[in-house]
Amino acid sequence: MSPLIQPVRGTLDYYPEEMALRNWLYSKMRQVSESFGYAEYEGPMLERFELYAAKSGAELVEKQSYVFEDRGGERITLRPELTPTLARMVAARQRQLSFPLRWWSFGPFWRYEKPQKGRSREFFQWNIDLIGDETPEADAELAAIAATFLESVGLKSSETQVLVNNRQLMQGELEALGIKPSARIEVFGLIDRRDKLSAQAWRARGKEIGLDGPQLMGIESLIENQDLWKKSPSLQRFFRAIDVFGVQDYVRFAPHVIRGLDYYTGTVFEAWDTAGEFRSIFGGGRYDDLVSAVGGDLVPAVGFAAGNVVVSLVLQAFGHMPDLGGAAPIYVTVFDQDYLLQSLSLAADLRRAGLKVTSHLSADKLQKQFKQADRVGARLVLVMGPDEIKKNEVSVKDLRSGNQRSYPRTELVQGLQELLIS
RNA sequence: GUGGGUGUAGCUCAAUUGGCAGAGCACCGCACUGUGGAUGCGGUGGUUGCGGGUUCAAGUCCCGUCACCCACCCCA
Repeated sequence: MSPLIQPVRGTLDYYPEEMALRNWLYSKMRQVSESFGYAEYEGPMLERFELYAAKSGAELVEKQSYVFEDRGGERITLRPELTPTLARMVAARQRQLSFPLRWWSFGPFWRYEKPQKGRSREFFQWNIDLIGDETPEADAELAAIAATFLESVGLKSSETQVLVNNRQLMQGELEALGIKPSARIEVFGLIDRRDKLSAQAWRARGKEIGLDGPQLMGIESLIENQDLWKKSPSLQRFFRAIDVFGVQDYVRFAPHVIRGLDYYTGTVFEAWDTAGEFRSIFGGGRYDDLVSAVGGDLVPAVGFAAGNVVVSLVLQAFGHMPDLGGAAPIYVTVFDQDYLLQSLSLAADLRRAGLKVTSHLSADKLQKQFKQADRVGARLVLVMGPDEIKKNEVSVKDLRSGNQRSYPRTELVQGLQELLIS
């Protein structure tokens, strides 16, 4: 045997169990997206390097992207995020699209990072955006979608929360502290790091980027001020809308949330588990300049992205993993070699009637066949032996209850359907 | 990219100061020739991640390498 070839570092294999979970999440994302009137789209997974140079964070472009030269000499990037692609697609058809656009997508992304729990180099992300509406109610709709998704996968508001802030509010407050707008990116970075550094290390970092003592104190009191949102007319409207959307339990103001990406211009939000044990589940916000940055007219936009890996970890941690029976519920045994073709034919008939059926393919001992049926998660096992053939019947055993009875062939499909819904 | 931890059967893990590589679960078979889960008995399964070094002797010590995990960085 030759040695196993290693998978590419940071990639994940989706065995059927994991694939079932990924598809389940995809179906929940679809359900929630569509319930708010969003349409699915997809972009290419390869983009020109320059697309990201326009607006993504420097770290993301320079250090975390897979970049290579194709055979024609173009610099190509494996997409590390979707938003620039979305901005490009919108800019390219700006005159023929009718705004606002409500679009969503789920697909693979790549970032060349050091893999850790909840962070792989190849990952899947749900992206959902509302383009062409600048109102706080649009921001609230996206936060409500995030909250509705958390609820729909079984996460409670005591377990996960959508934390919201507004960069314009924060920038105004920083200016009031005498902090220059040019220091904004670095100061936002400092705020973003409040929970990660010790108080001393945090202040030292603040001094490094040129803040004085009173300014640091001012920032500290800002990010502890849970009522700060009341100073922002935009956030006032936002939270009024959140209330009427009925998701107020899931959404709250959090002045320390600021986000790392540079292109956010207004409202920003993240979803976290309340204990703060995991990474953020989603992140997003308003990005009013992005479409113009890739060559379109100025269009306001708001959206967020959620990775599949962290959501899965959080679901597992809170015991909300769905029960995803992957296999067919019906298993047709082969009594002996003489009945093989009749058994296969029986299974084919049942499939034509719309049932999901696994055929055993050889005349193993019935004991073994039942055992396999049980192991693959089948509910009903069908046996067609000499006794049944004589009476033109099929025996059906329900593995859950252990009950068994025979059905005439003509009544079998209906009998199975009834058993399956019981 | 920086710092640290771990790597033994398919899975979870043992193995004393360096001294014969083991257990549970899983799998296969039998008890059980028309019926799964339970029980009993038996069995398969390993180049101890990979490569080198020290030693009479290495799972154990040393060096390198790969992978995973943790903390930074950054973020989904």
